[in-house]
Amino acid sequence: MSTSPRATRRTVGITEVARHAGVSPGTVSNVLNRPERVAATTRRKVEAAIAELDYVRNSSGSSLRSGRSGSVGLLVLDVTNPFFTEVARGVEEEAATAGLAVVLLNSAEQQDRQRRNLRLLAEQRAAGAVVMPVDDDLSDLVWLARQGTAWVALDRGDVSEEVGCSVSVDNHAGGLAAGRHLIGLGHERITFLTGPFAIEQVRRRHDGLREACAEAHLDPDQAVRVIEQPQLNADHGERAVDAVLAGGPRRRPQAVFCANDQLALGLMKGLGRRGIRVPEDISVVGYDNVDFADLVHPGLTSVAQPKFDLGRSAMRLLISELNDPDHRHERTWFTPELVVRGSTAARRT
Amino acid sequence: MSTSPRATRRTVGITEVARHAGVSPGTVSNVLNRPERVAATTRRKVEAAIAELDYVRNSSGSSLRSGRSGSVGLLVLDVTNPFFTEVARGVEEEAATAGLAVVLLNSAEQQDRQRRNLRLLAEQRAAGAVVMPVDDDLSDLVWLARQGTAWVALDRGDVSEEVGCSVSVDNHAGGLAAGRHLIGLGHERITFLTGPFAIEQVRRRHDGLREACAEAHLDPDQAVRVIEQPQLNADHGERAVDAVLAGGPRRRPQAVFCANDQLALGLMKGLGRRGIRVPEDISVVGYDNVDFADLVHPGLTSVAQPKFDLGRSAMRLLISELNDPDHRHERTWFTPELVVRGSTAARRT
DNA sequence: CACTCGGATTGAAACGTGTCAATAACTTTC
DNA sequence: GAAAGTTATTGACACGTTTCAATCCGAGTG
Repeated sequence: MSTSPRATRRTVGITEVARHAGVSPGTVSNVLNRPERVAATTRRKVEAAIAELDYVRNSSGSSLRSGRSGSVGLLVLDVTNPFFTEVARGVEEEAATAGLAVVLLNSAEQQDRQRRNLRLLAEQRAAGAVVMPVDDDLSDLVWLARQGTAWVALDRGDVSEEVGCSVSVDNHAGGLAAGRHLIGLGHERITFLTGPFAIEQVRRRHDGLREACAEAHLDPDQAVRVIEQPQLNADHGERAVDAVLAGGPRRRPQAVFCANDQLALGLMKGLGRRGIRVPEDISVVGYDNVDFADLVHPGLTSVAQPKFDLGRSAMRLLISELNDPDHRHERTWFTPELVVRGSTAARRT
Repeated sequence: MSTSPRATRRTVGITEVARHAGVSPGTVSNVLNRPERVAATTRRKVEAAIAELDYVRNSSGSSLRSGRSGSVGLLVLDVTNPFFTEVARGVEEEAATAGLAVVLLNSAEQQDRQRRNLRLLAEQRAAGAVVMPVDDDLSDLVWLARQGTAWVALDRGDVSEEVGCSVSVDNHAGGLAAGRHLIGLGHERITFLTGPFAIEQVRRRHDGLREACAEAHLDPDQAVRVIEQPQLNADHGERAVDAVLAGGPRRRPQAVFCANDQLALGLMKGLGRRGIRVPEDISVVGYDNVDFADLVHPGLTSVAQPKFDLGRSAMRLLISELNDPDHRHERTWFTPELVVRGSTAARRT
């Protein structure tokens, strides 16, 4: 509603609103932050002035004064991975109920990018952060907490309550479930196709698989072969096909358990190219139960993680840490669930 | 390196650094922002003090004083859609070169969420924003510009240079390419499976398809049937299968052109359930060429958009607008490219 | 040697908000 | 109707930074 399109930049502040409404700046501030403390009639006057002047609050000013900003960071390992975006939705939804703005940051699985992003959060005096750490080194997070920014670690089980809150999924149980399923179908030569073992989640899933073998009186060293790829994406899944099939039809695995759906889907594509049928020739199991797992043909059997709830409860933990003055760090565990689809079948031979 | 773990919160500011280095606060500020203006020896002194005190800049203070913050917003329609996350990568990479921090916001295709997020950017005095608008109503963006936050519209062709910069892909050309491909394969009954026609991109793709018909001397009204779904996701693609197959084998379409890969993948799943084979019984074409298009079987023929470059050039435009004082709004066009895979084949009958 | 010039540094004044002790206005009580 | 109590409002200050005119210093010049 400005008169001239190129009017000089007027900078409407709390003081101008106050003048316009005939009250003091302090009252305007109260209307904005603790409306219950101000009488209804003056509140309406102030609100009218705000609307008329098209006042928009300057969050730099407020967070400078109060020492903390009203936004929280969400640092994910890979914005491209559907697993993380689903988690992000959970975080966002919960943050919205607390009136917190979420800034999404991407570490792309690189330590220096993680460090840069954490520093950014410190500079912005972010209220808190939900972080999926790239590796076991949590020293940067400890630093962040010392700067006054609280955090919750996501999907990393080995964070002790001494250091901070965490919410994670039981990766051992996931590996165990996948292993039991495959062994139950009669498979005795299983390949574990994975990313770097430096990733804790991957190690646990592997352990779970091996435990399933032991349960069934199979020697894990005999039954399980490991193929380690540098990254957990579809491209590396496809490239792994040679290694998976090495040894010819007699020694090739009857089933492949992939540490990740992307790997599994890539592998399935590679197998298709080779003319190997899934599940007739080889069963495939993925991990994460990404939406797309249901869209390929055959549907991908996968270990489902409660992605949305994961994000939501991480944010809840963070909010409680922000509000509760004598908060003790907590650890929340989720249990994964196997979703069986067409990519796994009973052993044929 | 603090002595006691629960030391009282010291708030190391620019002034304390100055005192420690034996210079004035102004000099410290210069070291941080225009290092070339300060002599090498004093600069080193200041840097030493910064390191020793573990000083971390308070961005609230600086953006309060300077009137603008050093971060830009990226407002996407759907964080869950791989298309947008790929765009986000391009934006991020380019922003990093300019030292800008990107905050990723999600409008979830809802107008009120878009509005809320734009308001947030105004409150934070963001330097700029890359925005994918939810609909044709750009008034909130005009408002944002009046608040001093520059923006670039992404993937919306009808933004005039009067209003702002934009970068988009020629959706008409995409529809045309898909149509030519299908008609070239001999298909004469084509269904256009789409989201709401309120979305401009969708209308253009439809126009392109019809033009392809006209080129081939087919009456578009005869050849093209439209099925409109409320959302562009896999779920609605799958649900559309009844409508697609309506009319029985004789009247059913020979090919389906989907406005979106998610729709296409959902549809393919639904067709599989019904025992309809792709491409033998029906050819399917998608749009966006999402990574997963290559992972399903058969591979999904799709119209590829230069996702990464789209994000990158939007950010470039924004940066030039921020730096160049007498900037004129620009419009950048990209041309999509058809990627042929296994989901399309010549007409059988 | 006096003078000028240019680069390096300083110091104080904002930027817009939240806080809090102090005051004002209003209500209740006896 | 005055005192005591309660609720609303005020006003000045501080948060940490950037900016800019003013000052300082040392080197070059006539």
